[in-house]
Amino acid sequence: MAAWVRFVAVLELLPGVLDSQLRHDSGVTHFEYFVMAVLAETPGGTMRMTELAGATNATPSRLSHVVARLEDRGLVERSPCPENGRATNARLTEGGRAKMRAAAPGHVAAVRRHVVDVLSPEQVTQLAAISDAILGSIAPAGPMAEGYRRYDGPAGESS
Amino acid sequence: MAAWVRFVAVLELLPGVLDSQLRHDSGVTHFEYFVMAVLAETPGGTMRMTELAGATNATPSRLSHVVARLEDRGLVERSPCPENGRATNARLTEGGRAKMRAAAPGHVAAVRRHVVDVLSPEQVTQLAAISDAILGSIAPAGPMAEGYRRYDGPAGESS
DNA sequence: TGAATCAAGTTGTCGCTTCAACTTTCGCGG
DNA sequence: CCGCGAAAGTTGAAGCGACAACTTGATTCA
Repeated sequence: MAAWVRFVAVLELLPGVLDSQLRHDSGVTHFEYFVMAVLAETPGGTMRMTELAGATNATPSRLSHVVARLEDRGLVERSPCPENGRATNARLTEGGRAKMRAAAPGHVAAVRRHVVDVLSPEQVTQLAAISDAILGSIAPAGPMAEGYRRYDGPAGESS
Repeated sequence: MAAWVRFVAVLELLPGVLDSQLRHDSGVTHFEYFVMAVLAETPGGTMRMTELAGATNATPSRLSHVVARLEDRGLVERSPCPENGRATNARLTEGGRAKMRAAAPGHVAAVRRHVVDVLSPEQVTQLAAISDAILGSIAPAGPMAEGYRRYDGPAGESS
């Protein structure tokens, strides 16, 4: 139970710290950074909106808003998907890639300093396993796939 | 590094799940619940605003807004501190206590279902240690004390 | 083929958090 | 005793995410 209180504190404080660092250093939020990071790792830097939403654990609405803002700043471009008229492709622009190159070192350093470096190697492994277990109970289809859903009632099991 | 991605997913998804459950079930946010829970655990259900902000890992501004909303709903009362004219005491009302009694079981169940029950006892212990280590690097004065601060530069160590 | 249904995104509105500015009060030095 | 700075909170404006409603394109099935 004491463990829970401390974990809640981490849930409350860590996102703010990461956001502050990226905002100050590079003028992007952590979520914007994450979206661009996912795009940067795909061949061509292109991905469907829904797929991107799944990969970033975001609702379609949130992703749409964020990508619209990134597009206004010239970091991402949207274009209708040729194969599927209702789908949209998001592509990282060269400016977005440059932004990532500029922001990555500082962000990685912050993550190391605040998380990785204060944990032992075993603790990092433990954290991965713990995260997987929790994700299994709140994102049944997995974090890196579609099928995400929010809380939908007190009975998590099939009824 | 894969551990980090999964942990980020937890940071992103878990707060939303907890918020949804409490909102649906009891009409309060997770942070509002936490504020009232801290108040409920103090003798008299009373605490200074600054102290409460420290205990809930919130900025004074955030706490002020939240307590104002709770006061509008009759769950908390504010009164000027007699000993210190610039301080304010927040007190949990009987209605707030009733709200807590109604909300607690569902919330505890959700925490169990999504976190505690999917982890082994050792993992819970590990999570506590990991949380402590991370908190040590982002909240130097400790989670349950004042002295919280936000990110303030790339060099966390003394220079 | 054509109507109903579903999928993919977008948009608007509302509530919450942050940031900066402000008010009031306490403590202290001259 | 008076003024100055720090402490404690509050307030207002701006930004971001959630929710619901909506638009448009694909599917299915009779």
